[in-house]
Amino acid sequence: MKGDTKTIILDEALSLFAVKGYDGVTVQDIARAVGIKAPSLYKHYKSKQDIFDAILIETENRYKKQVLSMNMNGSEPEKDKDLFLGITEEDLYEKVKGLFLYYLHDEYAVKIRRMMTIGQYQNERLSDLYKKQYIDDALLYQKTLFQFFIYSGVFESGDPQMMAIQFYAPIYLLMINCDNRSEREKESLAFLKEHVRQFGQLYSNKEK
Amino acid sequence: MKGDTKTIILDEALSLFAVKGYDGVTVQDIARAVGIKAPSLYKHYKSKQDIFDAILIETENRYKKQVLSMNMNGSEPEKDKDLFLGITEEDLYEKVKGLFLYYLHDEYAVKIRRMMTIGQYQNERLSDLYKKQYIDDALLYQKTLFQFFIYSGVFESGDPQMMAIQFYAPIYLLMINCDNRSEREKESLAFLKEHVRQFGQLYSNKEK
DNA sequence: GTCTATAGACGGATAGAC
DNA sequence: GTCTATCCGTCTATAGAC
Repeated sequence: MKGDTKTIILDEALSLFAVKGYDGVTVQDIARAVGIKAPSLYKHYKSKQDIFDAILIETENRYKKQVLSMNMNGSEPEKDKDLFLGITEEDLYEKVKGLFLYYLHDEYAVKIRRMMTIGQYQNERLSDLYKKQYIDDALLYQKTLFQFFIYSGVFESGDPQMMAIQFYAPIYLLMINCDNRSEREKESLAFLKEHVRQFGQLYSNKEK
Repeated sequence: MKGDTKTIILDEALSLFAVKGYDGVTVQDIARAVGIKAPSLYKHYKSKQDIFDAILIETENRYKKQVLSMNMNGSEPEKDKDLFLGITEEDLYEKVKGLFLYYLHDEYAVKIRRMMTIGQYQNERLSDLYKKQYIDDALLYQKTLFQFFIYSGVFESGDPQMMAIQFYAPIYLLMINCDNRSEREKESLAFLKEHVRQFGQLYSNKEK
């Protein structure tokens, strides 16, 4: 049921906002992308701002669902612990690579990230959402995993928060590096692989 | 000679573009910030676009100068090698902290970074400049330093490109973390310090 | 629920007085 | 080099026919 005009408007508006920002997009631009005339938009949303707000609400709902499905609610990622416990270095890289490519290529994820990026200094909600998603929650998730790895003896002891920063930051930087520059992707994936390898070697418990 | 209207216009325009983006700022906004009426702007610049272009040219010139002054022209940072050669961990942290706080607090640097950030998907020049400054050149500089550290025996051998990524990425992430959220600064500086310490310990040559 | 027509505000930019 | 007055295009949004 995603083919209705009301949803198409949100999709096309997001595509435009993600490149040109709220002020750079006119309701006529949105209407043209949808294939209708501008006044027709107002049968679905009461204003341009209303379209923007609907995108934000949709984004927040999607993210909440994603967080719930990952059991990433600040407590423990019970499910994912099992996924990671007996993992090899190669498997870990494949997981990280999957997430990396998801954030670089998933249409919706890319557009939302770009819209948050370019609107963050105007709109506090965008700023908060970006930092929650790409910094706070990302670090919290990995910190919790590393805590568990240390507790379970897979990793040597260490500060799980520092480990999260040092593991995640290069992934984030390489993602920014490839954003809008897909020719960097191959090289970045090689760095990513080497990074995961080195991290595993550095912290894996050798006395096991 | 920075008090003339022509320069003030650029300063005020930059302040506005850095928050609201090109399309979010009107020539009246700029004029109001300068303290004149909008039509008077046109005695100094022939269009709004012309103001924006002048900011970009100024930015590019400043950056070129900075690169030259750092001898960061892709060859070797001859000057900085001496600065870093006999350095202690504490000194290295102070240097990194200085740069970190510069990029977070220097008025011009912050505004330019934000303008590049929010304009990057509309304007290829902004995108290129951002990635050159905050990714490519930053990594190149550190890679070159680490190469020299390895060559001179201060560091154990390793891949200097990987070392640059792993050293710089957490600094970059922590900076993004503190951007527009100064309450995170104290904590981030503590992470930064620990990061520099761990990095030094990991790579410093123990057989010296 | 789409359209045309249009209102009403505001945008960038120019003319011309001082 | 600043101002006021103003042009003209575009913008968001509404009215009303179909």
